[in-house]
Amino acid sequence: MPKPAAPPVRPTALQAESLRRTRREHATETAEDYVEAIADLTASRGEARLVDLARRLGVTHVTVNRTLARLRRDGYVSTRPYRAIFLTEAGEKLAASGRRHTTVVAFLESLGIPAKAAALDAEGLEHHVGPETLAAFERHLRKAGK
Amino acid sequence: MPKPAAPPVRPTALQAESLRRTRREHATETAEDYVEAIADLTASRGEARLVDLARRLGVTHVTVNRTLARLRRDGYVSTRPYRAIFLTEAGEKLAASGRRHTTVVAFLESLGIPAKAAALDAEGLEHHVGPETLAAFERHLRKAGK
DNA sequence: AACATAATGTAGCCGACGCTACAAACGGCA
DNA sequence: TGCCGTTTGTAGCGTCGGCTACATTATGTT
Ligand SMILES: [Mn+2]
Ligand SMILES: [Mn+2]
Ligand SMILES: [Mn+2]
Ligand SMILES: [Mn+2]
Repeated sequence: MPKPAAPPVRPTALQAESLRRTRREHATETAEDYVEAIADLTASRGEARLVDLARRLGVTHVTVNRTLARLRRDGYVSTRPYRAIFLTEAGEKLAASGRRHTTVVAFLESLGIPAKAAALDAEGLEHHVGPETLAAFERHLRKAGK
Repeated sequence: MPKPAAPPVRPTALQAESLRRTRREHATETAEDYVEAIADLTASRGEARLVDLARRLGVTHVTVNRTLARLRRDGYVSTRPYRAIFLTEAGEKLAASGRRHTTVVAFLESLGIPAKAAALDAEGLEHHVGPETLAAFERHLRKAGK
């Protein structure tokens, strides 16, 4: 007998759009994690040094250096040789999106997920949470008593 | 006065581990999306052709071809020149992880997120949902009536 | 001041995953 | 059978983001 010719599970165009968006998000993901770490280090230690970043990000100091060059090129950080790293205006602004990170962690924990699993998952999830989803998470958190 | 020396917001080692895991997940992400698309196309159209994949994935046919070479190398698909693409055992198994995709979409929609936003976000989120989180999503879905 | 260690920089390598431009094979139809 | 549009293949390019190995600069201790 001939093929049943069922409709595709997901509309082609929408899936293509979704995947394109995901790839775009991955492109800015590194920048977000870096500025977040720099902001955190600056707040806690007074300055963000290369080695601290490497430790936090789980990469070598070489990778950090090359990535910082890209971040400098894109206007997120200002660096001088052998000095601490500072965020620019744009960098500060991008770092503020780290509030998303906090929200995601809190939301996962509110679902009964253990803290460690929540922390692990949040690091990847945060970059794919759109505005509607973020709003829904916050709504759920308010409803679930703080 | 000297620095307050507040503790870092997140423990260094845990953040490094989280980021490492996220990078690992990104490495398998492409493979997952491809085998999922191949399985879907095979089910709906009877066969998965290169051009269909390119359309679905939002990339050129060249990118698909190069990626398929990698998937073949890694044992997920079997291809012959100018023929349709088939999943291997391993490919089928990996495609089954597409159940995660469905769950994520359903979970997001159960939070009141509009279908389109849910579909867009899910494509990226799915790859960072660990077992505990997936279980929590399913739990929430059961609780929220089907 | 000298030295040793830590921090930072640089050269050069790799793989993944995008792309354009062009070439070859396939398939349907005049 | 021959032709033409579609599909598939390939050559060559670029960016990102990892790495090792080695060079240089800061820094702290004797
Ligand atoms: Mn992250
Ligand atoms: Mn991701
Ligand atoms: Mn998917
Ligand atoms: Mn996906």
